[in-house]
This record gives sequence, C-alpha cells and structure tokens, in this order.
Amino acid sequence: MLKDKKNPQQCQIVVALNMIVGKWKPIILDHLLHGEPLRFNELKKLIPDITQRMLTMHLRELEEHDILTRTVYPQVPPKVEYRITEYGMTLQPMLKTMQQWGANHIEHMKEKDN
Amino acid sequence: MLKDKKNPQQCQIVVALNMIVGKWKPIILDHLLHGEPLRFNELKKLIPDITQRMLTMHLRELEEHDILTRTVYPQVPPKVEYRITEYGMTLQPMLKTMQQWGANHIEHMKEKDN
DNA sequence: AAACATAGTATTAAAAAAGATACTAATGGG
DNA sequence: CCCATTAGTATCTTTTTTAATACTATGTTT
Repeated sequence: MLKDKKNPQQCQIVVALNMIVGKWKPIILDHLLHGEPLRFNELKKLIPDITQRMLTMHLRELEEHDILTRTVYPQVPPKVEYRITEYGMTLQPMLKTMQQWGANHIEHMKEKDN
Repeated sequence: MLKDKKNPQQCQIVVALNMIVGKWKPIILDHLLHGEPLRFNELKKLIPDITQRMLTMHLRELEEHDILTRTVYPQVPPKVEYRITEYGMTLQPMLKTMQQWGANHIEHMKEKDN
C-alpha cells in the first residue's frame, strides 16, 4: 500500500482503491452488494474460475475492513455465511461512479478507434 | 484485466479501475490533474522514489487511454511535456468520490479499533 | 465401515508487477 | 575532445499476486 505523507489526499484514494483491487474483489462485492447473504460454496459457484484459496483470502480481507461479516453456523457439514455490512453498503456510490465512468470509457475508446 | 461476459456491469468497474491501478498512477494523475503540464524530469522530481522505467511505463499507458498527451519538442537536450487531456479531466469526479470514501474509511477504522 | 458434504488450509509453482542498474542519442559549452 | 543535460531503453533480479493441487476436520448418510 502506497504511503505518501507529503500527499495525504493521494493516500486516501489509495485507501479506497485497496478495498476493491484484487482480481476477484469487484465481482465478490457485486454479488454481495445486491443480494442475499451467500455461503462460501454459493459464491464459489457464482464465480466458477476463482480458487478456494483466493476466495478465502479476499473474503477475509473484506471482513477485516468491515465490509462484510462472516457467520459460522455450528453445523456439520459447516455453514458459513457472508453478508455485506451496513458500512460495506457505503461502497455502493463509489462503485456506481466507477461503473459509469467505465461504461463511458468503453464508448470513448470505440470512437477513438474510428 | 478481468473479463466477465456474464456480468458486464462488473466489467465496467474493472475498466475504470484499470485507469488508476498501478503503484504510481494515482500520484502521477494527481500531479497532472491540478497543475500545469509537466516534463518527464519534473514528474520524476515530484515523485522521487519512482524509477524512470516505471514513470515511462505508466505515462505511456495513460497516454494510450487518452488520459494524457505526450508532446515532444525537437530540442537538445530533449523536452517532453505531459499534459492531462480534456477527457482525462473526467476522471476527476471519480477520484474525488474515492478520495472521500478513503478519508471516511480511515476514520471508520480508527473508531473500530477503540 | 466407507463415502459424502462444506469450508476451508498447506504447499509449491507460475505469472505479473515493480525495482536496480547500466546504457544510449544528440547537441551545446568549455 | 570531453562533459553535461534530458528522456528515455535494455537487462536482469526481486517482490507480489495468483494458480494448481492435494489435504483436513467432522458429523451424516448408506
């Protein structure tokens, strides 16, 4: 993570960036943001190409940042549910802004190629 | 770059993400967004820890995406100026949203630790 | 008793990103 | 002729991310 004491503003962008960088994080967030809580294997099925390891790592990281909660139900076989937090929902506007910019950029680059 | 045909919305977020991920891209953008055009060495001085190689690579990538222009003045020693494009300026609102979320997140995590 | 299901962990390997260091071209100045 | 200046390249190494594969625990079902 980039730290730049001379430039605290920049630093904040990087803080925000760190919530969503990681090969599978945007898609994990997407599934949890507009949906029910999901079990580990449900996420795995929704994101077929992710490995269990990557899924675990990304989920734990998001949990650490209070973006989602991990709830273990004491059953066998295990049941673990991942649920977006209230706080995690505050990512929504940022993601929407990015999504819009991205959509526009796709158009922009198409035009440029002509 | 993540491609996910079943989920075009996600894809757009990743498109936007790709404009600003890269260890030094946010700070390069920051310097060019609210300032004069800058020469290669001026940027290098503003970002002392970056290597020439990384600076070149990031600048070329941003140029490819039409975020900035590279102008070579036929002089010796060479003078090359990097300038944000009109289009590049459209990143501003997105970056601002991120910066605000980041600032808030720093506070949020502080509170959580207490 | 063996197989199954879920939610992982452990280990090793490959790929991608970043860093270190040395080198280049062209011209002006001493 | 030699040095300085600017904006890079070229190579090679290190670090960081991601992938592949095999393994585990524990009750339930057959």
